[in-house]
Amino acid sequence: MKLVKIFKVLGDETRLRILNLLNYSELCVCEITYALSATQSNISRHLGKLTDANFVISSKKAQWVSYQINPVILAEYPFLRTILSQEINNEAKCKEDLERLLDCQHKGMPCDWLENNS
Amino acid sequence: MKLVKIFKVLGDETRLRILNLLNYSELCVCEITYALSATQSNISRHLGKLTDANFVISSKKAQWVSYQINPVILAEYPFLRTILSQEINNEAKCKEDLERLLDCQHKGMPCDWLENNS
DNA sequence: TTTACATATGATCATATACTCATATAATAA
DNA sequence: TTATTATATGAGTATATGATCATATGTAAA
Repeated sequence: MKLVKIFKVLGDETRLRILNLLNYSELCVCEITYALSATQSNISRHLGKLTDANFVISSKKAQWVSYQINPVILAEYPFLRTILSQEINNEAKCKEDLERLLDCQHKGMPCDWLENNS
Repeated sequence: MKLVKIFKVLGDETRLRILNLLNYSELCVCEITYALSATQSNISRHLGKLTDANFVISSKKAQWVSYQINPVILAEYPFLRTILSQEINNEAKCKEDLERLLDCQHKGMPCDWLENNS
């Protein structure tokens, strides 16, 4: 069942946290890894699952891979918008992730190069 | 994270199918078991998980246990209404389950006694 | 009281899932 | 070309999850 697959993807804390960040802006793997204080390997695996499930799409830019939420799935399952824009904001961890993300974007990271050259 | 628990519960085919039936009406275990063509043990376990997660509430009536969707969780997570009333209807299996349920309610089951005596 | 039925649950097994380490691949920089 | 950085992935391990069988519990009917 299609719906079951959707919920299985959403039923993982790391993936929900990634989606929360991507709902804020398109990001490369290293930014997500930093914001979640996780290992690169772990984040990459979850991005793989999110990709398999069509939740995100990616594009390679120089040596970085940029991920964003797939607009197609939001169109197909409108309730996802509610979850990403409302429900998820009640989760303290997700707020903290966003703060860490802003923090690292403020301090500057190698991949910031993307912003000025894409 | 609270949201993760919600999605873990929803990320199982049997539980989604049960919720679909309960969204139609309050039901006892034997009706659900029949409509899903499952084992009594399996359905009981899933109802246990749905209860632990506050998705359903139950009340014992004679020798039967009647389950219904917990209105509290619908109030807390309004997007669940969308899922149960719209999204889930796209799943063929869920439609078939409802047909089997209507079928067994039409033919009559021991627990029909409930309808006339509650 | 005995029997039958409805439901729940302990124990077990098989499978799925998440995480980690080490390493492969690909792109850029020196 | 070599070194460095970003990302992906194979292999292994630990844990979680779902299904089943046998059985316990509780209620009603004979």
